[in-house]
Amino acid sequence: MTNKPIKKHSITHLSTKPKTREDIKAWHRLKIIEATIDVVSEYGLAGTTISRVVEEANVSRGMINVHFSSKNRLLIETAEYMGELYTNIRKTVLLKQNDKCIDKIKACIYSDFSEEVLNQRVVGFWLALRSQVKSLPEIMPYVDTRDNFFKNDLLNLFKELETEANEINNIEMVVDGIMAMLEGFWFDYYLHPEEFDRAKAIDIVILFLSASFPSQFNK
Amino acid sequence: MTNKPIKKHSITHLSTKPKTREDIKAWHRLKIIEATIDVVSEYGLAGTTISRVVEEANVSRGMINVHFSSKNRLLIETAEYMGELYTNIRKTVLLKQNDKCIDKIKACIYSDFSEEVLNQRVVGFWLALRSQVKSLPEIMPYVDTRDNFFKNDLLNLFKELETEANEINNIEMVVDGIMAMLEGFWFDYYLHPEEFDRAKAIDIVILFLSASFPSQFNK
Amino acid sequence: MTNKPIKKHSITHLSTKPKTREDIKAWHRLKIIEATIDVVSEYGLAGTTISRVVEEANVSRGMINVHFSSKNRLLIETAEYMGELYTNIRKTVLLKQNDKCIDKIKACIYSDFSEEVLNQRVVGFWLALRSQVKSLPEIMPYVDTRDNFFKNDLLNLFKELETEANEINNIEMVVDGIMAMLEGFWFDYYLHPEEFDRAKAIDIVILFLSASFPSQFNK
Amino acid sequence: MTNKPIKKHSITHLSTKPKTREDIKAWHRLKIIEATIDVVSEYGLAGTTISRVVEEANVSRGMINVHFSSKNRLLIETAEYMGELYTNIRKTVLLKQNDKCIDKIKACIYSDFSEEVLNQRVVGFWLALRSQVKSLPEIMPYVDTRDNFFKNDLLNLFKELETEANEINNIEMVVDGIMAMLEGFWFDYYLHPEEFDRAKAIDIVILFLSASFPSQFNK
DNA sequence: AATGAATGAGCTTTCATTCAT
DNA sequence: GATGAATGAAAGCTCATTCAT
Repeated sequence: MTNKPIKKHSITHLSTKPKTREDIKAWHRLKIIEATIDVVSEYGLAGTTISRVVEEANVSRGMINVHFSSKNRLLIETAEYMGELYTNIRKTVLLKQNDKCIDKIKACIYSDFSEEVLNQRVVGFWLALRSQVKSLPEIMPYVDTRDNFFKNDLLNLFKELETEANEINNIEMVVDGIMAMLEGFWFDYYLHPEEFDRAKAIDIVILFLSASFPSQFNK
Repeated sequence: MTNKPIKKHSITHLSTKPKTREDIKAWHRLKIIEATIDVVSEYGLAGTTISRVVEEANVSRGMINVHFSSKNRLLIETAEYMGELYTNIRKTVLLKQNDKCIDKIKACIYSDFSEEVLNQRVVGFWLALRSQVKSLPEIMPYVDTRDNFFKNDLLNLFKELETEANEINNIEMVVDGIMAMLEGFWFDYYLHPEEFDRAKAIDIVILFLSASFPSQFNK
Repeated sequence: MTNKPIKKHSITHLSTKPKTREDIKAWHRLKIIEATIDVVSEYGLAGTTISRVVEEANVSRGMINVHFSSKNRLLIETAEYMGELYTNIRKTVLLKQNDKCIDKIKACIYSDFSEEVLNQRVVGFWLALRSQVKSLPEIMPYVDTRDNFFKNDLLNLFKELETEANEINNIEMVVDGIMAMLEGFWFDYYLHPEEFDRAKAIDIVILFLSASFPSQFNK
Repeated sequence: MTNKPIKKHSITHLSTKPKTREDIKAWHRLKIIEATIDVVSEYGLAGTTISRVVEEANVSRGMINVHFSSKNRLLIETAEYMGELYTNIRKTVLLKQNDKCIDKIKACIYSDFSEEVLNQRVVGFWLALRSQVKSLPEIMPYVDTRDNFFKNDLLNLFKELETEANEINNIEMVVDGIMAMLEGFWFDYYLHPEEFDRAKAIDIVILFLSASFPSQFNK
C-alpha cells in the first residue's frame, strides 16, 4: 500500500498541479505529507491535528482519510517518507566521494550538519516522533531504520579506515560515540537555532575522532 | 507501575498523609506532580490528560485546578520540580568528591548514567517536554537551566583540570562535546532500554575526553 | 454501575428539577433515557444520534458521555430501563388479580394491549431495538429477558388452568402461539396505529385460546 | 457469506456477465440490489452504508448513483424487488395446488415457513425495513402491499372454505390472527434461528385454525 | 479546601453525494 | 455508461475547564 517512493522533483513536485488523475492523487498525497511535516515540527505531536494539516495543505477535510485511512497511518507514512529522504541523502553523499574513505566519513558528518538535513523542520519532526515512540510504537521501525542504516555505513567506513591505517581501534565505540554526539547536537540545534554553530559542532566531532585515529584526523 | 527511583522531600513524603492543613496541601501538590511525571513519561505529552493524572494521583478531578490553575501550569511546575531535583543530585555529587577535580568530572558523568538519573521515567519526561518546547515555550527556562548549570559546572571543573595539568585545551569544545554525547546517549537509552550498556557509554565519553586530556584519561 | 432502578414517580420525576446534587444527577440520567426512547421510537436506531437525544433531553452535549460512557451503553441501559418497566407492569397485573388464574391470563393479555404498554413510543422502541439485535448484540439479554419472563408467567398460569380444568393440553404450544400473536399484533399496531382495533385483537387472541380451552374461553 | 436461497431472474442472472449494453446495465442493477439485501439483513439499516453495498456487490463506488439516484431510492427499489419476489412465490404456491382450498391455505402457511421464505436474509431484511418505516415512509407501500396481497388471498381462500363447509365464521378474525402469528413467528425465528422449530410453528398455526374450523383442521 | 457533575469547543472519523475524467 | 477521487457536513467522542455544593 505504502510503497510509493515519492520523488521530490518530478511530476509530483508541489509547485504545479499536474494534469492526469493519477498524478493529481500523488500530488495531493505529497501535499498532505509535506504539510504534516510542517505541522509536526511546528506544534509537536501533541499539537498536530487533522484540522491544522488540512489547513496547511490546503485540501479538504475528508481527503486525509481518502489517502491515509487514519491520523496514525498518516504519521507513520510521513515517518516512512522522511526516513527514505534521509537515507537517499546519505546514499548520494557516499556515492559522490569515491576516493578515500576518510573523506566519505567526513562527508557523512558534514551532511548531517548541512542545512538540507539540519533544519528546524526536519529536526523538529524527528524529535517529536522519537519522544512519542512509546505511545506510537508503529513509528519505531522508521526511527530505528534511519539509525541502523547510518550506523552500518559508518561501521563499514571505519573498518576500511582501520585497514588503511594499519591500526586496531574499537570501532564500534567510535561509531556509537559519533552517533550519540550527532543526536545530541541535533537537540542542541533544535533548542538554540540562533546560537548553534555548525562548524564548531563539526570540529568537536572531528576532535572526538582524533582520539582514536590521531594520525587521520587533526585535532 | 513505573519504578520511581527519585527520592521525595521530607515533610511532603508521599507514603503517609500529613495532619496539618498546610502539609496536606503540599502533600496533595506533590502527589499530583509525581503522577504527572509518571503520565508524561509513559504516554508522552500528547497522551497526558488531566483524567490520567488524576487517576494516577488518586485525587479528585477539581484538585488540579485548585493547586495549579491550568494544565499548562501543572506541566511547567512539574518541569521546575524535575529541574530542581536534577540540580540537587549534581550538587550532591560535586560536594561528595572533595579531592581531585578529575574525580569530580568522572562523578558527574557516572551520575548522569546512574539508575537514579538515567531511567525511563526521568528520561521519558525530559524528552517529551523538550521536543514540545516550541508549543510550550514556558518550559524552556527549566530545560535550559538544567543544561546551563551542568555546562557551567563542567566548564569550571575542566578549567581547574587545565591549570593542574598545565596544558592548554579548547575546554568549551570538550564540554559541548560531552554534553552532546550525554544527550545522545539518553536518547539511545530511551529508545533501547534493554540493549543499552551504561558502562560502555561511560567508556565512550571517557574515550572522547582522552582526545583532549590524554594524560588524564586513559583510552 | 447500571443498577439504578429508576422510579418513575419519585424524586426523579421529570417535571421538577430536584435540589440535591445526587438527585439532580439521577434526574438528568432519567431525562436522557426518556429522550432516548423518544428518539429511537421516532427515528429508529439508524436515525438515533447523540445530537437528537441531547436536543430532546435539553441537556448539554457532553452529558451523555458523563452519564453513559458511549452511545452504545446509552442504548443498552435504555433497553434495560424499558425491560424493567415492562416487567414491573406485568408484575403489578399479576398481583392485582388474586383470585382465578383465568382472570390473570386475561389480565396479562389486556395489559399487553393497554395504552400504557401498546403505544407508538414503547412499541417503536422495542421494534427498533429488536430488528437491530444482530449489530448490537448487547441488547439481546434485555430483549430476551422480557420475553422469557412473560413466557414463564404464562406457562405457570396455564399449568394452573390445566389442573383446574382437569384437562390435558399442549400448554407450550398455546403459550408460544399467544406470544407470537401478541408480537405480530404489536407490529400491526405499529404500522397502522389508526386502523388498529385493540378490542378486536384481544378477541382474536381469546379465539385462539378457545381452541385449546373451549370450556374456559368463549369464542 | 450469507446463504442466498432466492432465485434470480433469467436474463439478469448473476453468475455470468451478459454481453449487450442493456443487459449489462440490468445485471449491474441486480447485483447492487442483491448486495443491498445482504448488507441490510446483516448489519441492519443503521449499518447499511454505500461502501458496504459497493464492496459486497463488487462494483464501483459511483455506480450506485448511476443506477439509483440516492441511497434512499436504492432501499426503496430493493424493497420493491423483495415485495415482488415474495408475491411471486405465493402466486406460484396458489397456482400449484389447484384442487381443494384447504390445501391451498395449508400451502400458503407451509410456504411462509419454508427455507426459501423464512431465512435470516429475507427476514432480517424485512424486519430492518419495517422498524424504520417512520423515518423512511416511502417504503410503507411495499411493506403494506406484501401484507395486503397476502391478507386478500387468505380471505378469499377462507371464504371458499366457509362456503364449502357450510359454516359461518368470523373469517377476518381468523385471517388477522394467522397473519399476526406468522409475523410473530418470523420475529421469533429471527432472534433465535437455532432453537426455532418450523414444524412446531406450523402446528401452532393449525391449532389456531382448528378453533374456527374444527371439522377442517385437526388439532 | 475539596469535590465531581456539567459544559461545550474541538477532536478524529464516517459517509452520502458530486463530478471530472 | 462507468469510475473513483474529492468534498464537507455530521457523526461519536475527548477533554480542559468551570462552578455549585
